[in-house]
Amino acid sequence: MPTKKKPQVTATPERRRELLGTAAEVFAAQGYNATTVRKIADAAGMLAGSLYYHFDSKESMLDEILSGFLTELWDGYDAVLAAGLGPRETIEALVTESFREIDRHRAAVAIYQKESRHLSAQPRFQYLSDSQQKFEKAWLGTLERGVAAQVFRADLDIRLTYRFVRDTVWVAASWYRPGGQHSPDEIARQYLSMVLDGIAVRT
Amino acid sequence: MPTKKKPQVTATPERRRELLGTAAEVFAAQGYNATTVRKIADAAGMLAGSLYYHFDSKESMLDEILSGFLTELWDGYDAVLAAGLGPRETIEALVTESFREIDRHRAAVAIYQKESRHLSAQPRFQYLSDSQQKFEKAWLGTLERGVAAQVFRADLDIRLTYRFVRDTVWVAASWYRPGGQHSPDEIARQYLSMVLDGIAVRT
DNA sequence: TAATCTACCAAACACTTGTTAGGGAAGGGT
DNA sequence: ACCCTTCCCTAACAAGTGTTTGGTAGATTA
Repeated sequence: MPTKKKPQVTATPERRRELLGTAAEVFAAQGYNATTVRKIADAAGMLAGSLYYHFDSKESMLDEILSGFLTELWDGYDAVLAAGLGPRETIEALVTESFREIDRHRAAVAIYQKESRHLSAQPRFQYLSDSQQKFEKAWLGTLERGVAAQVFRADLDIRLTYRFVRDTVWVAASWYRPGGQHSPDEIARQYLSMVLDGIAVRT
Repeated sequence: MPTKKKPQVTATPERRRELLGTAAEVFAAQGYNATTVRKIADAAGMLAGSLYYHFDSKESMLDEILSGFLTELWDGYDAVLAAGLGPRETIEALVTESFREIDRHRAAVAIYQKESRHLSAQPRFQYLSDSQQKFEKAWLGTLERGVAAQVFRADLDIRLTYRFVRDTVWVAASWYRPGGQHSPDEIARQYLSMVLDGIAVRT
């Protein structure tokens, strides 16, 4: 007989995902470090120790939330990048896809934004750095293609442009609430309109 | 003879500001909750308890950092708003002023962005909510004036535009490092160029 | 020289933290 | 009837938390 069972990997994943959902909400609302396992247990209607039947640490919950989100994100991104679109259409598709991910994983995105910087130093979360590097390569590469093809302005610092576009998209997770008056696609449309054409009236 | 002295208000403020500076750096790098008073003391080259000679709590350090930043920020903003500029010029001046504040208070800005949401619920930090409301009124009002004067596009959701402009400016604090190759004014110029005219080539 | 003040240290405090160990109720399978 | 699995509770643990108290070397003042 083995010394320990591992119900957290073999058991039915229904309850796990339910718990991960509430954990993600609390993490997003209070911040990871400010969130105690007792608060998560409260929100889930159980006691702190009971969480450890499903997960083996608080950190592994965070890990699972973030890696799950990134996996789904890259499913979408890779599909877009493999489609062989032009630079402008690629940017449009990436932005739209991003807002859809924010719609589906807004808690995870909020956590990612707040914590990823100092988490990526830890070896366990190195996939955050990897993802961010891949992310930068995809966006920066598309922008450079666009400048070369003369569909994007050449007079701007391209790295500044990259950060500009990236930030404008992802910070939306901090105020976005699913079920609002704007659908993700509508928000993407307006954001793209602003980023591409500006907010000033054309003269 | 009074029961207690309060050296933290009457003493020379030199050392206080020095300590607040290092505390702000640690807060910004690690997050407020993840930062222990012992880490701050380490960075300052002293022991944890010694901090309480200068400040009466960890929270009051945070308070002083944030309120100090907001005070200086509004000094700059009020001057701009009182200048009676047109909508576009007001936006330009506000953005430029913002990047200058980021340059001067990047640690405080980073802390503000990460923590202000859940801090503003606390009564002690209600001035964060007040400031944010004043902030929204100033920016939204200017944008509305611009739409009415036909210098800003009328086909965009104005609240979305507000969040767009606001976020694009302030998230810069998360990557900005003083002494980089771009001055605050140069970054402001490029940001304004993108926000106002877009990144697409005009056809 | 004596008194006071400044800025820190040393050591402890009460409390919260993540985590663990043992147990038990409910229910399905045989 | 029995066993086993699932899922949670009770109760505790050690480590780390913010904070307090009393003391003290060195400068400043009287």
